[in-house]
Amino acid sequence: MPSLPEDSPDAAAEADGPRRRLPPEERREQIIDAAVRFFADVGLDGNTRDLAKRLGVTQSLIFRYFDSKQDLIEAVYGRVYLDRISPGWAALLRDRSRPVKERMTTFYREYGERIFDHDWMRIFMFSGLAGADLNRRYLDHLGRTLLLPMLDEIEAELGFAPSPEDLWNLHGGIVYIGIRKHIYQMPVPDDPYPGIERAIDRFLRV
Amino acid sequence: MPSLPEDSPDAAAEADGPRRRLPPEERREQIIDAAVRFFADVGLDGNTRDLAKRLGVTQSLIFRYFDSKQDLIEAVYGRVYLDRISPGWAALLRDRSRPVKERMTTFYREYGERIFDHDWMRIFMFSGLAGADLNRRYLDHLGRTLLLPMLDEIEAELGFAPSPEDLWNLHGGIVYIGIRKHIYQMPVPDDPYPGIERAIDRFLRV
DNA sequence: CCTTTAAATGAGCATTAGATCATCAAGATC
DNA sequence: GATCTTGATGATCTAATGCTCATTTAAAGG
Repeated sequence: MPSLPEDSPDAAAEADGPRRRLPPEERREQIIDAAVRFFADVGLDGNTRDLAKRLGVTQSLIFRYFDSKQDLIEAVYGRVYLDRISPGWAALLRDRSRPVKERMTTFYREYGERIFDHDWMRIFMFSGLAGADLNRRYLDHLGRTLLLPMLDEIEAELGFAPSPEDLWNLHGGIVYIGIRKHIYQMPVPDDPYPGIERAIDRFLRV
Repeated sequence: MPSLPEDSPDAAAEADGPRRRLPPEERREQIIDAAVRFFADVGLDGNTRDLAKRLGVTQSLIFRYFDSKQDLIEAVYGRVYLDRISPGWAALLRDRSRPVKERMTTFYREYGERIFDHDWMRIFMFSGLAGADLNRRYLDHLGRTLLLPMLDEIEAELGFAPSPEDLWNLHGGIVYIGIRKHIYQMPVPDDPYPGIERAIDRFLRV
């Protein structure tokens, strides 16, 4: 499939024809989308002029929609953290009609599909390094609503109880795949899920 | 033990008495030391004026010892990456007079002592996010000189061969302890080694 | 087609940050 | 104690960056 004609000159910025007026809500969303991508690439210190260039608008326009850069970053956090944890997972993990191993495998497959994502991984890391307590709140929530239940279910079905720390170890080993790929840009398997299943297997083996 | 009298006024900057002349080599080292700490705290975008303030010297002095900020960062990388991997570990892991499990436990105890470190963890992450290929080179080296031998040894002694990906999973679970602590500032056990041993245990169980 | 409104622009202000350099003075040498 | 070397300072230059605002103009309403 040949590249479309109109993106020939300078792929980065959208074709900068005459100035386009968008409904405020739409423009705002567009800016946030671009900002997520942009800050994920260059870090939260990335400057607003470069972001504007990517968007194909002027830098001052950004400040029409956000009071300050910090305000924009807050919106980026909102977008990126939004719905990262599916409300169905807690129920899935407690569904005793299925073996725990299967539940955990399903969970980590779905979880992986949400977090093995360039923008998420990097913004999560940037915001963690910046000291944002969103990270702590997120991981706290994850621990309370997903890992602790997992613990209970393992004990109920398999008769042994790993420590929370053990579960964090399993979890960390899985998340580390995304870190290697998106933070360190190391090669990782195209399909990480067989490896993840083996890790869960080892974890549940008595 | 009561605090010493001379650090009373403003603990951050060293007592700024009259200007002190240091031998160049000593001053250079002092700047690198402070820079490691400083950049680990605030990120590689931290500015040289704040760094100078911490050191208790003028900003321009930094540029007497380093051609550019990038040059200083390079020196910081050098300091931080230097000797992070002990040359003895490859031999330790291949020492067939001891059980692999014991070798791996010893290795990860010593490795943990070197990498569960605030400055290392954070600078490694900052440089990874910045795209420095030091991270890739470091992890490549780690994989080739330590993880692959581990694989061989496990196969030789226990008769089964995990995939490299499985070993990265073990490794990641361990490293994640440091990430939780130093990047996300989450609580982790004071003594992580029992948990690490259990992880190695699970990994080697047939 | 004309009017109106508000989305978008572009010039520019205030600060900050990397880098430079003439000048000062600590401390070694004689 | 006078001299000299060079480590350290402070003022400053330039470019970059967050943010503002008067002006322009796309597009909706009549």
